[in-house]
Amino acid sequence: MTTNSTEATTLRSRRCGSLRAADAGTDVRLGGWVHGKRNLGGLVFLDLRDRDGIVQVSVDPALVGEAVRDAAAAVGKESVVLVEGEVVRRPPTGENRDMATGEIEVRARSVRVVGPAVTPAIPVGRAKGEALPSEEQRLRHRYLDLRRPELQRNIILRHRLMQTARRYLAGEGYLEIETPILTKPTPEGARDYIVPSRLHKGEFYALPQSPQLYKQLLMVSGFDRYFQIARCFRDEDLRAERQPEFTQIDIEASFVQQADIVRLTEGLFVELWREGGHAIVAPFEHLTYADAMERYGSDRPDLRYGLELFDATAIFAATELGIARSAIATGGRVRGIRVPKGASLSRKQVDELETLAKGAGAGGLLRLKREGSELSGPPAKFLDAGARERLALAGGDLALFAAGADRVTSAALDRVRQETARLLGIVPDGVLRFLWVTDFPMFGCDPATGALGPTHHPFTAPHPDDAPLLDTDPLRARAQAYDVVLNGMELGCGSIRIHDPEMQRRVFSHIGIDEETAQRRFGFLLEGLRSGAPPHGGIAMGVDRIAMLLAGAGSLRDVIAFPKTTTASALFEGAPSPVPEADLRTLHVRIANGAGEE
RNA sequence: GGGGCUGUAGCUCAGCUGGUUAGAGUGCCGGUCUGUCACACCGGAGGUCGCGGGUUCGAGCCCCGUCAGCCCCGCCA
Repeated sequence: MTTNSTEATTLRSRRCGSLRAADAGTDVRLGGWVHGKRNLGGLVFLDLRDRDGIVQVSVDPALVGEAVRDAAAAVGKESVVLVEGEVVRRPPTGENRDMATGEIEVRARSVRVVGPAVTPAIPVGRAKGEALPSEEQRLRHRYLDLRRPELQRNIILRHRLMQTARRYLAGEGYLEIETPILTKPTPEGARDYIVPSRLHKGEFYALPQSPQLYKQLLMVSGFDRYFQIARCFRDEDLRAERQPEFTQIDIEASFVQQADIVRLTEGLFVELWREGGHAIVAPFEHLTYADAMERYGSDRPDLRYGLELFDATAIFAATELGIARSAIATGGRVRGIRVPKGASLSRKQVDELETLAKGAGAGGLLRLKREGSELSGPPAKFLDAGARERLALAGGDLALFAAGADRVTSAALDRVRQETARLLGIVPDGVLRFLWVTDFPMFGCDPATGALGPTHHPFTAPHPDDAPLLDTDPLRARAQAYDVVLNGMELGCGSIRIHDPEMQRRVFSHIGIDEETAQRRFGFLLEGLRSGAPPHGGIAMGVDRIAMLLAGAGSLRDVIAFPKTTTASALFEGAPSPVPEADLRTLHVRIANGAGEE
């Protein structure tokens, strides 16, 4: 009997999927799920599946007797069976090169059905080319969907990534410390998930949106280097890349500057991507926020292709083009992208690009096309020879322009740039362009109210050079905040934190948090900062997104064992669900019925 | 909060301009078959056309509402 210490139990000696030609001649006991079955009348073949893979079991009545053969022939798909038998080489004509175990099979001596299964609601084993069941079915019958080899691979990869992160961070001297799940509600930022308190009538806990305050306090407490694979919760609407509960690798360290966190993160990414089968090289590229916005219109640009934005204000400034003139007169600019070979895009495609630009707030999208030496398009007649020269369009090129405030042109041209690259098919496969975006502004301005808000979060330290700007020109002040971006997707964000309580008060006051409010919401942090706080900073990285990228999955749901739907429901278990009236009373909670009671 | 797409057999889908008894593949059940691996072959069962209302002589198909899933905008410090 061959055994393997990480596979063997008292009931089985090996996993199905781990058997190879070298095991031929040995006796094994297997336990697995019936993935498929072929009944040839005399001989019966079972495909037996476990987390390692699938192996063929042959059930020959000459060896096991008619009764066992009949039982094997009658077993339903997805039933759990125990098989005892000998690993044998298949006859040469019977080998299956598509299977990792295809050189061998297990010749059964006994077959015992220990977990009979009703007919599965959705197929687990699919024929080549057979469509996946709908997302809804898959989520409703998640226990079956998770049996699919693809999802097993994803979930196992996720495990390996988390182990890699733990190993790397522990090796760097980081301590894994848990922080509370029942926390204080924070009116800042995203909506909290709220948990009513039984012992404190009318009071509530919140589930954490991040362990931010706790990890800062751990630095105050002297733990020096902290990490946690932390579950976080946000009661916001969902997207394909956003779940209401998600997992972050959360890191904080003392006596660090940005360069320390950058180095640590790059080291971690090298290890994670190696675990995922990719060799990547550190250090990563850097762009300041200002450069990223200027060149790509985005704070998380995809660098796998060009199509950079350029400032065309000077080209259009002297023209009679009304759109350009009015934008410039109101302090805006004309910005554009040159699209090499873009003249091949159809009018309809460019119209769709314009729709995207309008959706981002632009009034429209000006187009110029050069074919041969001929320049065509609505603005062409306004451009003199000098302007044409500066456009620097080659034959077959297209240029697209948006006019207005930078906020609008950036958003519009960012979308146009991404969609153009997709339409032209110039986004290369298999290229990993990691990027640090640094020097985010301290504050953003709510266009509706004009109020200042933190770009990152209110605990982010200002750039040392820009501290004086806080009081004179806060919108120009840069923060020591940084994002790590891959191919246009934000994978992590972090900052150096404020450790000076006086500075923290100043920043609070700029974003409209007065002394009393600050004390009420963040009093415990402020006290901590007054009690001897080291300079500190950190970062948080999205485990789900990283796992999705490395698994090549199309959705976060494919790397989360039990994900929620776009309305934050768990279809399998039926959450959320009502609570008995008596329980609500205990929690001092009453459901408002109808508008009158709201 | 808003927009788009989808919902027909266990599963994946087709269903024409509103017109007879709603079809296919697969799965399931029964039968034949000793080297298959999408086994093959023969036979069979299986439908609240998401739900509610309306228009019509007649609705899977048209209209209104509603629920669910997916995608997007807003939102996500």
